[in-house]
Amino acid sequence: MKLILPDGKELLVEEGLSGKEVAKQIATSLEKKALAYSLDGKLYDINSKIEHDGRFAIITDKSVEAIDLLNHSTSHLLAQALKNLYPEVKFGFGPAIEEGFYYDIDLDKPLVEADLANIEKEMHRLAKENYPIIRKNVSKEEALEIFKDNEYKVELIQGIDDQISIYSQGDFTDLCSGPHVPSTGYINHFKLLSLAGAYWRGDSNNKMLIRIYGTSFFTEQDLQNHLQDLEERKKRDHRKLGKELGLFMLSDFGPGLPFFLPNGYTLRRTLEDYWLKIHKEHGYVVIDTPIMLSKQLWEISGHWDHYKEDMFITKVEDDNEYAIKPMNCPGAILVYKNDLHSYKELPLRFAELGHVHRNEATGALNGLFRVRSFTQDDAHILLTEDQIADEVKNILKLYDEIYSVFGLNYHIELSTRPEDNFIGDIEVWNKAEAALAEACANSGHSYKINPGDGAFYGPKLDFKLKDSMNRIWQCGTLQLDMQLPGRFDCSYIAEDGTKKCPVMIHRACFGSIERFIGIITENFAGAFPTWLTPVQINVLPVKNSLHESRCNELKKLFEQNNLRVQVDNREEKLGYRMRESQIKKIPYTIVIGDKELESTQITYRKYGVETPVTIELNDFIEMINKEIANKDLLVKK
RNA sequence: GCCGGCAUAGCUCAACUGGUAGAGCAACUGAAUCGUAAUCAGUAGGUUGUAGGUUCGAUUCCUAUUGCCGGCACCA
Repeated sequence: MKLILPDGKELLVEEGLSGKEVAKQIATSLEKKALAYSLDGKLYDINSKIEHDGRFAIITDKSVEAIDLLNHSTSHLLAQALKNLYPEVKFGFGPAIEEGFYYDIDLDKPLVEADLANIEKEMHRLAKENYPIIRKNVSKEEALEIFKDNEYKVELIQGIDDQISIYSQGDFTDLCSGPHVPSTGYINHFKLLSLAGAYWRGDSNNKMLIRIYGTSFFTEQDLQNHLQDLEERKKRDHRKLGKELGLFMLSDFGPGLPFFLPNGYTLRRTLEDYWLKIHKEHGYVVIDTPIMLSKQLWEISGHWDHYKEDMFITKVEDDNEYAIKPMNCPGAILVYKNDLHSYKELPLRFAELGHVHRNEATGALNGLFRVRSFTQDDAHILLTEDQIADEVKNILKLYDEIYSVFGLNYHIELSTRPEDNFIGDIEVWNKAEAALAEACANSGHSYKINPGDGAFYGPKLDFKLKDSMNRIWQCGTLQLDMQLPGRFDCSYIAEDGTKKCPVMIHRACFGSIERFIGIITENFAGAFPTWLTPVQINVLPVKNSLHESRCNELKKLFEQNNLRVQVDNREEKLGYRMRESQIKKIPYTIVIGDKELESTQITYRKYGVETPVTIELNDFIEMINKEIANKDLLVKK
């Protein structure tokens, strides 16, 4: 059996060997780490037991996931097709990304979505031709000659110090470090998804290129599953569910300024009540500071100089300008300064549900995810340098407790001291960073370090949550601030009687209540757990004239037990109201008819479950209260 | 802010290449009083986002503008 290797070499392999043996043989011949997959489309790691039809190929010398490699090769196929259809096209980057690939191209005429089908057609044609994908190492001079008509590739080549390699398939050649699948025939199950604009090299000063997104799989089944997932995600979109469930609205009169509707307000209030309770338990005191404060304050805090563009500023007749707060820190500091503090009081934890406004770029606005008016579940902790490590541990524990209630996965990113633009003592920075790193390592969550990405005033941790669209959103944050307390001349009386300046931790767990509601709406697909959902129990009288009064009695009883309940007494058929109850994803629907009138039992139907359950009324109340106390998820995920 | 797309009834959508709008759901009225995902009939509902322009005539074509969507940039 003859195999074509990624470097263009051919290798003869004995027939009838196991896939593992074949892969090993190829790997040995290349002296490289290897991953193998079969032409039947199944993926195999070299170390796994392999059932196969005898046709295997080595595909990578790097630790590259095979699916990423396929996507990368598909982006090359896309480029080849584009070159055929639009000979004047120039290429930028074309990498594999999570769940797919893209290619950035420079083309004078705009592409529209309808063109994608045609491009796909050409890609399929080229795939059928089964061009071998051949690697060649070239010198910088050779590379510059080959790509002399493409300023983007030339720019890239000039920045490469390592070995430069090119990959060719048919008459198409691209600058690429590889690796790739052996030939275009491997690429069969893909779809181009969307068009977008993207700046060359991600810099808004550069020209904007056309980005074509797509996705590629080894089997048609995998592709179809993925496309179905994309459909499913659209159904879970919080903007759609927010409308259907009556959670929030937006108005053209205030882009990015969300309105909370009755159901959304109940949900939000429940979330905030939980937040307040758990923070009080963790030693926080709660404050509330003004929504706008005078210009002078923002000058001291530095926002006037560094953040003015994003602030809403009031215009008044005299010089006394005010600004709507984009952050809560200065307010919290004023609260701290209102008293003289002893070291014995520290750490002092001021929590605040702070309603801030930021004039975000129009193009950034997105449902509840990115808004101009939002409430941060903020806290400002003033403490001594020695207390940082312990306090960070406490905060991580608190975050873990909160996130786990919502079944959310997250990872942590630690941003450390910038190279030169920073203030304070390097030793203090090192100590602070070590405290953060240690807390992360002990948290049991994966974390990565972004060297030099910290703010000039201190290192920080960001908590990145994944939404159902697999998009990453920063929710929680934990920032050390070794600057602001000094700017405001904060102090505490130390053990030795001297005045010292405390360190401050800014931190938020939800990040923004609005964004967090968006994320959990999608995460739960609108079926909120019973403790959180706007309406917990829906009571349906079979016949109003006979059963409505009993329903109202029950409503009163449930309300006395702090449950949120509604009676749907509309003159509609039971089936109609039951359907609506399910569409609104109400956890419990109770039907009251003749049978229930004389009984101490009720029959409920739980959301997502078809069979009704009959139970003693008291047991029902006990059950639902227990569920709420445990914050159980409504639907097992 | 940038690139591209979209905007029609409260909601979801339709209206061939220009001939001034139609359906389902919701709402309202009436009948039916019904036991776990849609009872039947009728009524009303629109300056087609906004402002200009081309045209005998614009939802349809053009320009501007606002908002939204997909991304990019931004998110100390």
